[in-house]
Amino acid sequence: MAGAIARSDDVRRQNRKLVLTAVRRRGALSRTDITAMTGLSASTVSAIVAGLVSEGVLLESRDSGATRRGRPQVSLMPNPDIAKVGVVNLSLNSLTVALVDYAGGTIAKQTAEFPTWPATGVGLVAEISTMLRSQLQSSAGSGGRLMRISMSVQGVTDAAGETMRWAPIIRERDIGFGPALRRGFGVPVSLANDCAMLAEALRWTDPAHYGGDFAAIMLSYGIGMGLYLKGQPFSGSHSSAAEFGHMAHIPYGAACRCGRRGCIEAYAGDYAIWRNAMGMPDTAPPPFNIDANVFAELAERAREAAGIERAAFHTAGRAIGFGLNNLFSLIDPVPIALVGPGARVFDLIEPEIRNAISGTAGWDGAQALTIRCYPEEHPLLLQGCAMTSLLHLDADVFSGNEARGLSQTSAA
Amino acid sequence: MAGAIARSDDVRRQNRKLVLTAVRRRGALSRTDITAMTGLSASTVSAIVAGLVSEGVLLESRDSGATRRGRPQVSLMPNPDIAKVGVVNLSLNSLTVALVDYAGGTIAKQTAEFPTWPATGVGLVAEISTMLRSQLQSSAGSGGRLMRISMSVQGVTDAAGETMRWAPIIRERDIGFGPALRRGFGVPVSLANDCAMLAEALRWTDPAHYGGDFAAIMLSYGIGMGLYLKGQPFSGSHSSAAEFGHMAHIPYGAACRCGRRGCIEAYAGDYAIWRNAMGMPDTAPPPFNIDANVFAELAERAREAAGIERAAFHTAGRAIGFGLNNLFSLIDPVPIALVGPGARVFDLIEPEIRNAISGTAGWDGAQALTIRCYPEEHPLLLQGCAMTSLLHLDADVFSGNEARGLSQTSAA
DNA sequence: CCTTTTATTTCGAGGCTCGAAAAAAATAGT
DNA sequence: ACTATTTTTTTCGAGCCTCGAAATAAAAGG
Repeated sequence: MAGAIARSDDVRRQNRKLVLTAVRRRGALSRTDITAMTGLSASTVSAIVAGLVSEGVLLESRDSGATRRGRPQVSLMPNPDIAKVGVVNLSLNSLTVALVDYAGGTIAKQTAEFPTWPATGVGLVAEISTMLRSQLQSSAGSGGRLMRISMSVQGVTDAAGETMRWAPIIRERDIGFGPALRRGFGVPVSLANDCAMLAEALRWTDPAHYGGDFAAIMLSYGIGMGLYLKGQPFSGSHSSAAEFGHMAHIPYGAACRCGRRGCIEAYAGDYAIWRNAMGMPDTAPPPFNIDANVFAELAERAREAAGIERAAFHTAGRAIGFGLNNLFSLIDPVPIALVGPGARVFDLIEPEIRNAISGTAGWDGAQALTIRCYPEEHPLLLQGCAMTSLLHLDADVFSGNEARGLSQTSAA
Repeated sequence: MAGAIARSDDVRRQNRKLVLTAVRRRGALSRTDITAMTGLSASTVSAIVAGLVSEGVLLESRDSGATRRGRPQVSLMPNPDIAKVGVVNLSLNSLTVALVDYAGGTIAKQTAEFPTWPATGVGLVAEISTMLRSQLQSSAGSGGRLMRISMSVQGVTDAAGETMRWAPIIRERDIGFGPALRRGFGVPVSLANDCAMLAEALRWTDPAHYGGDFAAIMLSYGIGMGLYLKGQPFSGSHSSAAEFGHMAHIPYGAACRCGRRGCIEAYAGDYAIWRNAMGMPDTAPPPFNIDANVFAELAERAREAAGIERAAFHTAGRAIGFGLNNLFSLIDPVPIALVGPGARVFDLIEPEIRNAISGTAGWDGAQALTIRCYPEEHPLLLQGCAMTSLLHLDADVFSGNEARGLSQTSAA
């Protein structure tokens, strides 16, 4: 109930973690800088850094350009060659695999395009393995073994980060990507919902704006959400949860691709907007895939003149607005990041979003709602995956006992 | 970003906390028991307990009835006379103040009944102060100074637990109960939403069922919710949040007491059920207070025969069901506790609740939904307040430095 | 009264952080 | 060229804390 007992080395673990995350955040830091940033004493920093350097986790570099008086600072940075992490993203009809070094540099990156709907778990794992193995082959010289794989999917995963329970982009269900890749590569694998990775990336790149609670909402083939609450990524007890797109907007309303009815996605997903813009009944079975050009044309017509297209986008905005309203009822208003193709039509949906929220404002008045848009989701996805893996290595592997003795790289 | 640095005494603090919460959970424990429960070594337990006993936090009692062989165990228990906490609950037309000792025993309890709607913050603080002061007077002999006050209100509080921002039961807004009582009594005060305290009480009394994530929903004058997620009480970044009753059920729907429209409460609150049962339009301004007898009669008629009353309860059930559906979309399905008067009509609303959930079940199938009912909310509310205060004393006061030197009570 | 059994305390050993002092490594000045 | 100054980093002892082993305490059994 109350947690674990504390020992003397837990203190060291925690402080090592502090040092490592400080160095990662700033890229390169001297011992003096670390002392200032962490609040640890100079002697403690000295001891901790000495350990990390002798283990090969950190690299010293005396950047000669000494101009000030006094003993020059020695820069410390993550040693790129101490470890590699694999990054995998599975989106609609697109599989990306990348290899990243411990310093965060991209070693290799490849994307394969193919229809994902008929793909099988076995086939996908094989494809991922082939791609990742070839990347490992070509970069074999640089040292640093693969220590972790982080994969994100456009779908619902279990809370343990092992299996993908359901995804709108694949027919097959319950695909155990985690165990399969772990068996294949012999390293820990974490599987996550793609929007959770979006949130990770945003928080890492813009901590000033996304340092507190916030929500990253992806508007594309489906509608997903990644949440950060109280400094922690949010997930359910059994699944990745945070299924913003499948909250009920209209009870027993439009047919959703998830099989239920009245979901937000059934009004605001790209297929829903298309369905409404074509004047089809909203009980019509959702079409599978909306071509990007078709969708762009829809937006163009909506911008040009009032009509059924514009109404469709307004309907979408209203659904999202009411969804945010419900979300805010539960977790308080938070900054919103809108990511993906939907961010490109933000001008068309924003008015109704704000309308739905302020039009129903109650005791707390119309909250100032900040929304930022990020049309390109892919770079964020990959960065999110890479960062979670690297931060995990920092916090749980190189801070703890696991690292002791597995690196004979360098010794003073 | 990554948190605070760890020092040697943080270890001791953490382990003291472990010992204290173990003792509180079981009421009385020997050093050997503590060793077994916490996993600490016997020597560490000995050292920690020695400190706690000499500070007067724990009390030794050799319960003579030694029947086994060997040196008898010495029982340790919280010393009731080391501290007192004040407990305050403000509900519709009812103010309860109680005094609880450090062992959890109720020293005094008083309830005042008066119309809360026209009451003022100043008046309420005065009333609370008078009641609490008289209780402190009469129990002056027992030693142990007041160390904390925990107050719960049927309304929205700020995240800091200082002020009540809005409540359906009082006209006045932004009442700073926290600062006012702190000034008056010179002790820390925590103000919380009443449903959060319900959740605390349920978790404490039934950890087997409520040890994981769960939601406590109160159905009475309003509809509120207390959430536990990942072993932590949930609250928003700015307010107590978790406003289940004010999620939108029907966009632009029935008039809610909060000023908005279409809220769940506007269909499932007692006033909404009454409004529907009387055949009034749901845009009619919500009546203020539904008499318990009137409501009971409504339920009776609904049970007797199909008709407008029964339909009203069904509507309420559907609103709650869709609300749960939305909640579960965000946080995964969790066990539900239904508390308060609404729990007495659970038979009338349950079918539609389950219908709304299973009827819209999508990819994850109809989840087994467990709902337990607790018609009496008041005992739970007071217990929740008392426990949060006591646990806070355990975890943050008597574990840490604050306690050192302030008690000269007993010394071996 | 001695033995057995169980509970608790005592006593180094080994970690960890910290402040103060020492050492290291550069520039500035003469 | 050489010393003084300045800044960074390391070294060293003090003070906590936990732990295992051994010692002590306090009962029942025989």
